[in-house]
Amino acid sequence: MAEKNATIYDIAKLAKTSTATVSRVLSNNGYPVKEELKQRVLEAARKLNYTPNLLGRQLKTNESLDIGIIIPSITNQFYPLLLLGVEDVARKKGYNVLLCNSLRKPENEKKYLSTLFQKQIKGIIISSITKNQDYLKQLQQKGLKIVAFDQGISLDCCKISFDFYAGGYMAAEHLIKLGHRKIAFLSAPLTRYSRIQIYEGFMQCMKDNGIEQSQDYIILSEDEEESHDQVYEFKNGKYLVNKLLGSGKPIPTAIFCINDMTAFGAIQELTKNKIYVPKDISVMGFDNIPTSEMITPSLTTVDQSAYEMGALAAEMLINNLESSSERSIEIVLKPKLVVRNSTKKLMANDTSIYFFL
Amino acid sequence: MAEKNATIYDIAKLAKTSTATVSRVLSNNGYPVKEELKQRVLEAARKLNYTPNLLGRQLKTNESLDIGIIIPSITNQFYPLLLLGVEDVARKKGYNVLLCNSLRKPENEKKYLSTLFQKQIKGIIISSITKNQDYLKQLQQKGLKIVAFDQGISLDCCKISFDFYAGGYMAAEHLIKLGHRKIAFLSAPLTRYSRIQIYEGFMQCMKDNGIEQSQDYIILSEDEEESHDQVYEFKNGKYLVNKLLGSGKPIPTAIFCINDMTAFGAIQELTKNKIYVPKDISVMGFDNIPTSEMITPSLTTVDQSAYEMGALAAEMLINNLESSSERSIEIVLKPKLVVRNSTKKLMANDTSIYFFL
DNA sequence: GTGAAAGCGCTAACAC
DNA sequence: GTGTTAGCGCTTTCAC
Repeated sequence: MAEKNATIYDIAKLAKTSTATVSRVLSNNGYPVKEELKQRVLEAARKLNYTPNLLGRQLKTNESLDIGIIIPSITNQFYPLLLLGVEDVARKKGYNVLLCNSLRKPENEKKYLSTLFQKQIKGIIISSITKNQDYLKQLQQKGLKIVAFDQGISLDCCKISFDFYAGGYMAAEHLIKLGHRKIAFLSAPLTRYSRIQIYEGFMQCMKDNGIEQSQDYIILSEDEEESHDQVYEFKNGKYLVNKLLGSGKPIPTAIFCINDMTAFGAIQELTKNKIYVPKDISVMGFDNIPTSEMITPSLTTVDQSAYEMGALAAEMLINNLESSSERSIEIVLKPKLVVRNSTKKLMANDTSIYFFL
Repeated sequence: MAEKNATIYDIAKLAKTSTATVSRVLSNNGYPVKEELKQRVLEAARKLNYTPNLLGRQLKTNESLDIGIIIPSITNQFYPLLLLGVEDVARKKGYNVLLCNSLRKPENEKKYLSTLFQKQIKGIIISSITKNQDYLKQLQQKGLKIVAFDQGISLDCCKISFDFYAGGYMAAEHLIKLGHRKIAFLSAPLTRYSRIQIYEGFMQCMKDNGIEQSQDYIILSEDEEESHDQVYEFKNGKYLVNKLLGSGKPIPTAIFCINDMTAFGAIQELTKNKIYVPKDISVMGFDNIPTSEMITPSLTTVDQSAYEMGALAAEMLINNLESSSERSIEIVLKPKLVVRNSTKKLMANDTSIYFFL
């Protein structure tokens, strides 16, 4: 079956010319070739059903039109959108994107980095989950261009980041403006930079509005995310609501969740306990993943503009690749409030709802 | 900065041996090399901070550890799960996955196919959106192994498919068993194989249960999906519910939606019209994407086992690649009913709910 | 304009 | 066991 693929050598033979000429015609680089010869080459290529072998070319030119992207997991709804942004830009500029999911495992991340580099890729976009950046640095010294979109990273490279602090502040502000003062903060452990920043922004806003946040309303789970559970955050939301309700403290009038998935879990568990959103309680998320629009009630949240992030990262990387500038710049994206139906103005008498479970 | 990468030639020089020996040591293929020399080579490689160039090897061996996958869009929640299945299997077998999103554009699909092939990839998994399979066939004849997971495809290749008909039947059956007889069917135009099959399974089940499905309860939208709108199906669900409510016909007691996203839209629009799920009406979806578990009420649906589909496809492809068998086999996956909270038993008096809007 | 030939980094006969 | 060398498919210098 698999007949051996034709090469430029075969074409040269058939067109009675040299491989040099064939290469000039087919790579279409503007090198002057007489029209008649050109046509003969093209004709021969067509006849032989020629497909170029990119490996040969790349080995020779040492140029690559591939860029890599390493993310924790494509099953986290945030990343497909980001990837879309990366791909749209890459496609426009003639690049291909090689996606790698580290699944939050440092060994996977390292393996993918190594493979990408061995494939002679010249640039990557990465959300690194590795504490130790020695390997990345090593590759960087070997000429790999890196754009990171993960604040934690200490590496000196281009970065695209997000102002989580402002996002947390903004969320609190929205709820406070609606009249809420008893606002619970639900989150997985504050172990990541992003979570900590959101928390601090949130707390600062409460403080700025003269609200003393009670420790009873800061509900954190104990265990860190497991790498393979796609709905961990969702389950965590349910868990945290149960923890809140079980505490015996008065129910807050609003809940701010560290991300949308947690909010979905919270809403489901609240509803199960006959506490309805937004009638009895307002709930906010963070991220603005596509699902947040599709649940009922639709979720008020803070947009992280994943698509834009991806597009900017790709833009940055490709510019860097093509201009080979060594400047490390950082772009910080600002949050946007997305008001939907899961939050509402606090009515005067709402403040007196007390549940003791 | 970017110091030139060391090659096996440099190592040979430093270790005072030949490139052949270096290759034998580094490619670790069990070829006998004296321990002492081996160590010298390894030492030299370490010293030079050597990274192999995969291109050189691949060009020489004409073997590839990459497989490609072409899907319509990673932003459709069904595919990340499928991709996860593909990647898990690929990783286990030492393969890398190259993802391509066609965005439902035939020209993109063709471009990606061509690029993958030029990169000397030997096998792909594809959900083709192209009517004309000539190009695929051409590549197949050139030796590309193909696994399709898309029923429409007429190409003679390995396939992994899903029994949509049984799924449609199963959905209807579930609702009928709950006592429903007035069941609306909501869908985008019945232009794709999968939709048609689901529809026919649904209708057959109605018939088998002696229920004559009224045309008034078959609600289809007129326009085909736009390639770039990630929430098209969701919006379509809202649109279809409005069409149903606006028809002036008695409201059905249950709605079956062609997929989960449509169901999310339907639920949101029903709720907006103060028709509550599942109290006033039962709603079912199809696909079992992750979100269906996270909405409130959680969605009763038919599982398409995306992960399994991906894993099987990868397994099939890699086996094919390694055994180079020419047999085209097809695996048909069966649906699973996932009962959650959006459907409930029809109460005697529910049948009398009539709304005229 | 065109062709001969070197060589990108690697592997695998083949010779010793 | 080890080294020499041809060559995978391509581009590009250099000579004509």
